[in-house]
Amino acid sequence: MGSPVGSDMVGTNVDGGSHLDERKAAILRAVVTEYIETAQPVGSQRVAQAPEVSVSSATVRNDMSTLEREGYLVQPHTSAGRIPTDKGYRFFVDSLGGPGRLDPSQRHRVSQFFARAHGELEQMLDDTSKLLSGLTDYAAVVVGPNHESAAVRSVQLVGLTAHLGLLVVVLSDGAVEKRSIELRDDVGEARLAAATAHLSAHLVGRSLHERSSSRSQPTALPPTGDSGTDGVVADAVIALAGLAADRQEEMEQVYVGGASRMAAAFDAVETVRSVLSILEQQYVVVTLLRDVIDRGLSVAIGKEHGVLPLAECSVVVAPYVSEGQPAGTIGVLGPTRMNYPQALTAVAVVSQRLGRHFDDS
Amino acid sequence: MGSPVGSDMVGTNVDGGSHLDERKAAILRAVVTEYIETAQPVGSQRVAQAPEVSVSSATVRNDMSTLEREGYLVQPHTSAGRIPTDKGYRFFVDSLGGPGRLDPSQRHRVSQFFARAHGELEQMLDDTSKLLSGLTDYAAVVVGPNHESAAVRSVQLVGLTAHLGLLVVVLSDGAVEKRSIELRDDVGEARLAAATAHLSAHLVGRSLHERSSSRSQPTALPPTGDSGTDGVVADAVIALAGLAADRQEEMEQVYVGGASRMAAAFDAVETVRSVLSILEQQYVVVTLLRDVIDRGLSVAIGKEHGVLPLAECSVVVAPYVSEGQPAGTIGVLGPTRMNYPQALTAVAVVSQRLGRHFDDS
DNA sequence: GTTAGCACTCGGTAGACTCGAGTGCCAGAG
DNA sequence: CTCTGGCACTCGAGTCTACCGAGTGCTAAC
Repeated sequence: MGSPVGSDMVGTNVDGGSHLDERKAAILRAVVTEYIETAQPVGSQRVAQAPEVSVSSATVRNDMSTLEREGYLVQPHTSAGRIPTDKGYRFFVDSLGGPGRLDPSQRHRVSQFFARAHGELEQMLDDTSKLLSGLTDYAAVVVGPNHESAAVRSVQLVGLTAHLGLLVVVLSDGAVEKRSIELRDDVGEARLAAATAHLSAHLVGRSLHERSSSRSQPTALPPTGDSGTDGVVADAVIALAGLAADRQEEMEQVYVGGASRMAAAFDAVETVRSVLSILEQQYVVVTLLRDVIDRGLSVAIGKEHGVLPLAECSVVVAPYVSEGQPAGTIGVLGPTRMNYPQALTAVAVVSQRLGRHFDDS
Repeated sequence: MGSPVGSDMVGTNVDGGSHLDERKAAILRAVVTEYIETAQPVGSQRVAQAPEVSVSSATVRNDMSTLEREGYLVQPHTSAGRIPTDKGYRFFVDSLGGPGRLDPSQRHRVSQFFARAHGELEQMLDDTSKLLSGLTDYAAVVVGPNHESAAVRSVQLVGLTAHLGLLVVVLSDGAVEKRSIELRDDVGEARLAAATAHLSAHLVGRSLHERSSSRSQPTALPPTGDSGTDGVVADAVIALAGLAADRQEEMEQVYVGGASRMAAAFDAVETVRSVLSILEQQYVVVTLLRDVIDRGLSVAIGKEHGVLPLAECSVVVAPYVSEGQPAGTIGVLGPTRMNYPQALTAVAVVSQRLGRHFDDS
């Protein structure tokens, strides 16, 4: 609540203009706050009435004019109030100390959620995205934990039909992966069992990853002495390699909750459509989140992230940490004029609780 | 293309008014067709120009007036053209003989899709929903196959940590279900193995369903002689029962594709929001589809289905059949003024191909 | 440096008017 | 009895004008 700029999170600074004196900063903050609430351009009079600004509207006008020249505000048209630019929001966000406290009822809601949390991983993550969306009233995304180092706990080949088998792998993080395999005519239950035993002997306890250094030519296992069994084993090893690769890419499953709330955030139906369409492209969403995290930000505002159709959106993200390591990411997607303080705290609280939840289970 | 009403698919007929003479039927069809295309109220002049109507606009006016009195059309306001009511659409849909042929490029697209279809069930179904959405430009839903009678092919207990185990069940339809189980201190690898063996001996080959007649008190297995093992087995049996129940409810996972396209279908942003919000509630969607199917319909128009927020939407559904039995459902959700002929054929073709795909694999 | 005062701008709203697509009805032709 | 051409009428949508008022920028005084 004191220093003008948090120097650790400086985003886009076109010029040296990020040094605002305290009064201008207060005025800017007031404009942003007001605009977030009303979605209407805010004028000097309104700002002058704000408790943290104790100067006349004329002075505010002068300062707002300066703020506009420096790129923090824009006027939709002459003789209208002013609206924050991305840069204005950025200053606002940076000047928030950090996530605040959740209000009691929401706090309770989160506690309830994690107390009752049940079911398997996927369900849990999906529900979490809905929780976060409900807390913020924006769309929420949750990226699943990527236990890269997960060890194989069990490998099993199961026959489904005469020509179709299923390779089932259980990993130490509780994930179960499967892959169907074509079986040749000469493979019966006996050979499946033999292959299962052979695979188990060589793979259990090791990381799925270390077996798949090269996908096209996975390391073969030593022969069993029975060529029919060896054939199945070889197929299984190939499937395993593919599985490992898929897991790397696709394991980063993203769960999107409350996408419909984006419709309430914009009034141009075309904007809604394009935003929703982006949210349907899991790959884009994951990339976006990773990008933001990689750049060390916790908020990406408007055009700061590269995704053009989301130019009118901001993203608030946080990694969640399980067993001391960053495991996945959660985030909130809303309009640029979103309620940043609330979103920041909601994301912070949920990410923390989520990590703890995984550690406890 | 000849008889006025397909008597097999009669929907809501308020009164005996479903007997339209051929000319009125042609006029009604023309109005619907035109309105589907332009989304504008259509006037008598336009209809009179349609090739299948060869009378003057005055005559058309008289007939349209009658059609309005009988509830097939409405005027948004005096001195505007007319718009079909739900009843009007119903007549139109019923008077279509049945699904037509897909245009060649779409046909090709479908073939490509199923030729390249790969990956596991979930991915496949999700992709199918995207395909169907792409074909029709509306939102598409796919409900997964419910192999109620699926037999257990493999049961396995795997230890994850000292106190956490995972029950993994492979079913004959290729589904893999899992459930975590708490382990007591005295359970080690040996007892897990023993329990796995015991469970396998009693459950493999049977249906998951037949073991779960009463969820609260599942049938216990005979004792093994070791009380520690018996404890684990009992826990596993309980987990199995829960799993079977969940599978009944939740197995009917629904995959929604192209929800964003609903935004293009309406221009009231509030409508979009409420429709999307419904689509996010899987349970409602599944119920809706089942309802429509159960009533023997393949199209539900506007208020015909009970879901109020979808009053401006229609649903086109078709079950898909695998191994001679209805396995699941696919459907398209669009605005009431959707392109029914196209949607009907797309749904018919995809459902057929999907069933065949499962049979082949 | 701050403030009060003032002329000016311009988006939004309301009312008047026009235009034209579309209707309903009637009288006459087939 | 059915169909059609003609005609008066309706009313939404678009255009134009006037006006209001929130908000600005500037200047002069404190």
